[in-house]
Order: sequence, then structure tokens, then C-alpha cells
Amino acid sequence: MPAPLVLVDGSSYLYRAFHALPPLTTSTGQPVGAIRGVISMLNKLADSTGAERMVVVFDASGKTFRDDMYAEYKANREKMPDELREQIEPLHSIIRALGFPLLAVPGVEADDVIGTLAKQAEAAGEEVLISTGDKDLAQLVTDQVTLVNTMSDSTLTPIGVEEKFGVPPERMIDFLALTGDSVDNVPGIPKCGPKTAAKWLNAYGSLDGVVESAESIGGKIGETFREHMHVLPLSKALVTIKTDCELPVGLEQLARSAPDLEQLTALYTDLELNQFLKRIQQSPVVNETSLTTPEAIETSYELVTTPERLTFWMDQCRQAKIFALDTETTSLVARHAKLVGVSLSCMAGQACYIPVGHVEGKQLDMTSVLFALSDLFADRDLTMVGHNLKYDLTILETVGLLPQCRLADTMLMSYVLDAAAGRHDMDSLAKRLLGVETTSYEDVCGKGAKQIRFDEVALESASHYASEDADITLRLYNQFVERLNQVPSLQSIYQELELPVMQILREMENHGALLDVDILNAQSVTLGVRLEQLESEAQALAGRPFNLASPKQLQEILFDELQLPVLKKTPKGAPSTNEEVLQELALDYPLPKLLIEHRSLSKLKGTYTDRLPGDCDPADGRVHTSFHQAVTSTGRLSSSDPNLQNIPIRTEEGRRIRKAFIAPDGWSVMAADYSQIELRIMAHLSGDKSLVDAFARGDDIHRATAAEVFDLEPMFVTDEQRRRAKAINFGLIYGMSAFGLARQLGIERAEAAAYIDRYFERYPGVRHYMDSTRAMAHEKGYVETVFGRRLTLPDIHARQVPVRQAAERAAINAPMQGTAADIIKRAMLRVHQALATSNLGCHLLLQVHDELVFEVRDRDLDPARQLIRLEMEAAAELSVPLVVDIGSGESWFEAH
DNA sequence: CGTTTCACG
DNA sequence: GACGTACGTGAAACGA
Repeated sequence: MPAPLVLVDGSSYLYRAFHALPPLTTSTGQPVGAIRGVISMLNKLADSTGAERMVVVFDASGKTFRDDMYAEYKANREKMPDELREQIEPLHSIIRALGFPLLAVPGVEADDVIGTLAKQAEAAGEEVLISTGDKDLAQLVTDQVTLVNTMSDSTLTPIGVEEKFGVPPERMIDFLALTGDSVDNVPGIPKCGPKTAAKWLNAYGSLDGVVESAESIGGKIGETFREHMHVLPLSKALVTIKTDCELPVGLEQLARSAPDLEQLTALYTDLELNQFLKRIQQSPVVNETSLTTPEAIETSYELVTTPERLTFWMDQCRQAKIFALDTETTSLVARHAKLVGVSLSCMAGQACYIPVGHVEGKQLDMTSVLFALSDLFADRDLTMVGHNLKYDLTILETVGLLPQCRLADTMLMSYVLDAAAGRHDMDSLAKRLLGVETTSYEDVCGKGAKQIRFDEVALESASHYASEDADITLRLYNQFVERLNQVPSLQSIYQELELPVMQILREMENHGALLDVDILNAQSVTLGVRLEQLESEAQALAGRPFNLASPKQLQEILFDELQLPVLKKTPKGAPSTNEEVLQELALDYPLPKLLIEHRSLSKLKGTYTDRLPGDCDPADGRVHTSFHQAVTSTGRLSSSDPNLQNIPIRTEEGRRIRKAFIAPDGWSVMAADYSQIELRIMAHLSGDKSLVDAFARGDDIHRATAAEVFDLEPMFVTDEQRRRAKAINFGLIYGMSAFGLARQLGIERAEAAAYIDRYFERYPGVRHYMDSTRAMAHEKGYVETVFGRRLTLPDIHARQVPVRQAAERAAINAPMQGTAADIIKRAMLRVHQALATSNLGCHLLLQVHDELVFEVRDRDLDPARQLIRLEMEAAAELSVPLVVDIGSGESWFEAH
């Protein structure tokens, strides 16, 4: 029998402990009585239940939906005494340090959170134990849900409820509506206490039954009932515990984590809670996995080396309809990898590994395994689950396998469910969501110089490692399917957007971008000459040789030896030598100017012109970047090895690097980018009339903003005013502060603040949108894109003000950046689809956030341009038009 | 491997 | 009244 999910009503215990126990304080007078009472109760509960999954729920501060329903709700409660209030924060800290998940959801009460979790667990077939001192929760009791009062040691089952209150649990709401609650100021029927309520309910079946039979209730009490029965709908609504709250976490995230003994010691010492201090000093070191594993699953992994066992596993997968697959190879770079083996799992805890390319050991021959797999893959009714399928599908493609099954990718599922929850690699997810510490690749292959390829790994350890990956993948899938099903918008982002985009990214990576290595080499030489000049000039000015690339040596030269003023410090407290500082110093001294040029040129040389030729595959002369689909917190892609999303463009020298990105003979490079997409999204989201109209008219948006902020006709706006307006527009997208804008523009903070005020006066819809976004972020812990992608903000409730403010700015930015990311992904799908039925010579090469880069056959340039513009502009229907600028030429340089 | 800087949207 | 402040990435070089 698995341990029950324990839900603790922290708020109820806090109040009861505070009022029932003596007002204990520390030697300095800090009240700690309620803390001691609650912790003591929690310890006891943890000991008696094993506490593998125990959640402590508190009321959040602020109004709840019941206050909106009934202004008098809890109106006669006294304000919380300071001695109690002071104990809440330290208590929360202790509970967190003990490793228990702590929930406080704004807008609802602890009861509602408990009710919701209980129902969810019940639906999942789990047993639930609710620990509370509050009788209202009796309405939640069922065969699976039991109430326990840890202070009085009593438990309530359905029969217990009936014995205690005279009605079964499912009548408890009616019961409480009738009796009302003087403490919470819930009205009810005067003079109707527990006995009368039970008598009526048993006589007439239900509250509705009692109301229907109101006339037949005799005597004085009958008169009182008829006089007050109009309050019953309200009373009932107030006492009904909400069981469908939106919670920030799912059931599976409620595992207890290991206690933070260091922090506990500090807290207990501070609060002089010596009895608890002793307890943690005596307790044996807690086995971490036993706490985090929701349910330890027995595993059985098999190494498959005979035709019979191969057939057996294929049949198992076919019968199960859903199977997880993982490929093992010789390289992490899919296009250079050779298949070494395949692992499969179709039941949690059971998996197999089929080696085909290990250097040693008995194995089935590759052909017969591929034949068996191709048979499995031909079945369109099966679902193949992978983790990062972009990789495995490419590997399978190299051996001629193209699965026709439905596909599922647990990495993408995890990302869509909560991009910001942490990393989405399998090891992290296994730990975070399943409480399983997996064998890492390095455990099997070693690391550094001594690392061996997977085909050199002994079969037994390879089998365990590979089987585990398939097993974990399947278990993650089972969890994610349920969570995605609960939120249709996320399900659709995953299924209709991310999964198909993954296939397009595969093609883009595989195709690669053609590079003219000679151009880069020539640029390297030119840059090298100039860098040497700069270096000797700089060293002459400094009076000694030094490494210009070393921030540390630079600090010594500038601030110790030359005694230049320190304008800014790095986060670690060292004097900063970043460009902004050097720019400022360059006004008064000659050296910084040289350093700025040296920095920028050595960046170009080191990161681009020297580096890119080496990233070029000699086989096809192309660079094959990796696009990462589960990295950013907003839904954007990222690119690495090499990063082709940060090829220079802003400076003239840098921009020339784009001349090396070329197309084959008879083809051109075409670049299509969305114009002002994030500002357009802001116009759409805010619905601000002036902004929407400006975009509808096709105005120059920065000029239009300048005209509003500086109160001029657009034609009289100066270049400087337009520049400032542009900075304001960008600032808005980033959750601007007056400080940030002032720094950006090099003006006084007060002046920047005046611009911002002025902007919001002229665009009131934008201010309203920003305010409501911030409110949503606080209330729900996430914000959403136009298409329903959720962007969570882990720090939105941080106690440190700067951390919280950073999260608020991210909250403002996220819907705009995230919607833009959704739109360009939709555009990629549309363009890809349209191209597939067009016969045009046109391949998508790169995505750079608001830009798509193609390689187009010269004779198809015109129709391709038309098709791309049409599909990109139609990728979303906003209340403002989407506009796409397109250019083409012999290289990426000319295409802009 | 952490820090600093800087390339992009 | 003080504090720290625009959002999101990846990569190179240095130096411990």
C-alpha cells in the first residue's frame, strides 16, 4: 500500500497553536509559541505517516473570492495580532527548510487549495490524509480521503463524519450552510445548530429538500427558517470548498525534498527552539531518494542478443501501443554519429537494450534489428516517445529508418509545460519529477581526455544506461500527457507548434548554410594586422607590455598605474572595464579609445572570422548549427556550435562577416524579417487605440511616438527626438524604468521619468496593459502569449525587492517576446508547408528570432519572395498588420 | 569552472 | 531612505 498524500492545513494549526498554547518567547522577547506548536505537530505527523509526500498549505495574504462574494465575510474577525503575524515568516522558512512543499495561493483560502489537491489525488486513485483542526473540511471526506486532527489525535472517515455531525460527508456543505459560522460571519439560519441541521437534512434529504418543504416545518423554528432561508444560497456558496483552483504546482511536484540541515540549525538556534535542534542533530542522515521518489519502481532491464528476445520486445511494444525509444551512438553530433544500439520501453520500470554496433560482445546483426524496427515504425497507430527526438530521428534517418508512428517528445512536453522550471535534459527531469538519480553519460563513458565512445562501452553497463533512458522517457511521458491534457492551450502549443517545428529544425540543421571560407580567412588577416597596430600603440601609452584581452591586467593598467577614475564596478566588486566605461573614459584619455577598437576587432576575429572556417564541414562546405528548442524561458529558439543567431550586423566591420554566408552558383540568399514585431504585439495586446491606429496607417512608429511625447506634428520631429522615442519604445518592451531609460539616453532620470509619464498619458491603453500583466504575474505566477503559451516567473514572489522587480520586468517582456516567438514558429510551418507543394527551389536555412534566412534558386526569386511574404504576414491575425521586409543577394550581407 | 565582456534579436 | 534597475540568448578569453 503506497503512503498517502498528506495535506496539512497550516493556517488552521497556526491559529489554534497561537490561541491554545502559552505565549512562549525567546530571550529577546520574540514570540515563538505558535511556531513551536505547528512544528511540533508537523514532526509528529511526519513521524506517523512517513511523510514521503506531505504538503503544508497556508492562507495567502489579501482578498479571496469569498470577500468578493460577500463583503461581510470574516468581517467580525479581529485583525491578526502582531505577535502572531511576526511568527508567520520564520515558520514558513522552517517548513521549507524541513523540505516540505509549502503552498499559499492568492485569491483562495488554504481550504480550497487542500480541496483541489485532494480531488486531484483522489482522481489519480491515491489515498489522501488531510490534517486540520477545521471541521469545514469534513465535506472533503470520502473512502479515499480521511481527516486527522493531529493535535487531538482524532481521525474522521465517512462513518466518523456521520457519527460526529449526524450527516454523511456529502451533506456537510448543506449542514454548514444551515448552521452558519459565527467566527467567519457566514450567516446561516439563526437558532439552527448541528442537531437541528442534521434532523432537517435527514428528514428532507438535502438542503434543497429542506427549502422545498419549508412550509411544513412547524413551530417558532419553522418561522425563523422561512424568514432567513433567502441567505442559504450565499451561505452555501461561502462554505463550499473550491476543488478546482488553479494551482502553481501539480500533484507530482509535491515530493518532500531533503531537509536543509544547515538552514534548520540556523533557524532553530535563532529562535531558541532547542528541542528541535536536538532532534535534527540526532536524526540519521536522511536518504534523499527515499524522500523524493513518489513511488519507487522496481526496474528490470534486459540486454537483447537473440532473435527470439528481439521479436518478444517488438511484440510487447506493438501491444502496448506506446513505446519509448532511445538511440545510442558514437557522437553527440547527430550528423557524425553512427548507430551503436537502441533501447526500448513500453512499461514503466521495464526496458531493453539492443546493441548493434559495439566493438566487443555478442550482438544481433544490424540488418535484422533494423528490419524488425522498420516493421514497428510502419504502424501509424503506435506512438513512439523520445527525449529530444530531433537527435534520434536524425540517427534513424542515417540508417534508412523513417518512423510513420505518431511521435511524442518528452523534452518538448516538459518545455511547454514549464519552460522556466529548470533544464529539460533527461537527467534533470528524472531527478526533478521522478526523484530518480540516473546514471550519467559520464558515469558510463568517462570524461575529458579519458572519455571513450559509446561503442567501446561494455554491453552490460551500456545496457543498463540505455535501458534506463528509455524507461525514464516513458515514465516522463505518462506524467506529461496528463498535465498537458489539463491545459488545452499548452497541449496545442506542443502538438501543433513545437513538435512540427522540430522536424523543420532538423531539416535546417541538416541542410546547413554555405560559407565562403576564403572571405573569412582574408578578413582574419586584415583584422590581425590592425590588432597588432592597436596593441603596440596601447602598450606604448601604458608604458609596458600587457595582455589587452585580460580584464584583470587592464584594471591594473587603467586604475592602478594610470589612476583613471573608477566609474563602475563588476558584480564581484572589481572596477569594470566594459565598453560603456571605456567610452566615458575615452572623452578624457587616449588609451581607452584604442582598447575599445581592439576589443571589438578581437571579438570579431576570435569568435567569427577565425572560428567559423573550423565549424565548416569539409564534406559540403557548410556550417550546421544546432537549434535548441527547449532552452529559453520565452519560447524563442537558441543556436549553438556555432551560434548563428549572433552574426554581427550593427557595425560596418562586423557586418562584412555576412559576406561569407553565400549561396551556391545559380542561387541567392534571401532574408525576410518582421518589421517591429514586438511593438505590434504590444499594440495588439494592449489594444491602445492610438498605437493600433498608427500601425494601421503604416506610420513610422518611432516618429509617431515622438510626435505624441514631444507634442508636435510628425513632420516636425527631429532626428534626436525620433532617437529618444525609439529608446522609449524599446524600453516599453523591456519593462522600462526611468533609471534604465535615462542611462540609455544619457539624460537625467527626472527627464526620463517625464517622458515615461508623457508616454502613458498619450497611450493609456499601454499603461493599463502593463498594470494588468503585472497583476496577472503576481496572481497566477505566470503570464501568457497570444496563443496560450504559459511563461512562468519563478521569482515573482521573491522577498528581495530587486529580484522581484526583475521578475516583474520579465513579466512585461515575456508575452511580447513569447508571442513573437510563437508567430515566427507558425510562419516557419506555413512557409514550409507552402514550399512543399510549390516546386520552388527554396530552403529555409536559419531563424534569427524575427528573421528567416533562405537559399533560393535564382529563377525562383520572385515567386519565392511572394510566397514567403504571404505566409509570414498571415502567420497571425492581430489587430494590427504584420509587415515583412525581404531582401536578397549573393550573400547574407546583400540580403539585408 | 567562474568571471567578464560582447555578439545578436 | 537605501538599493539596484531594461528583456532574452551563446561564446571567447582569462586565470584560479
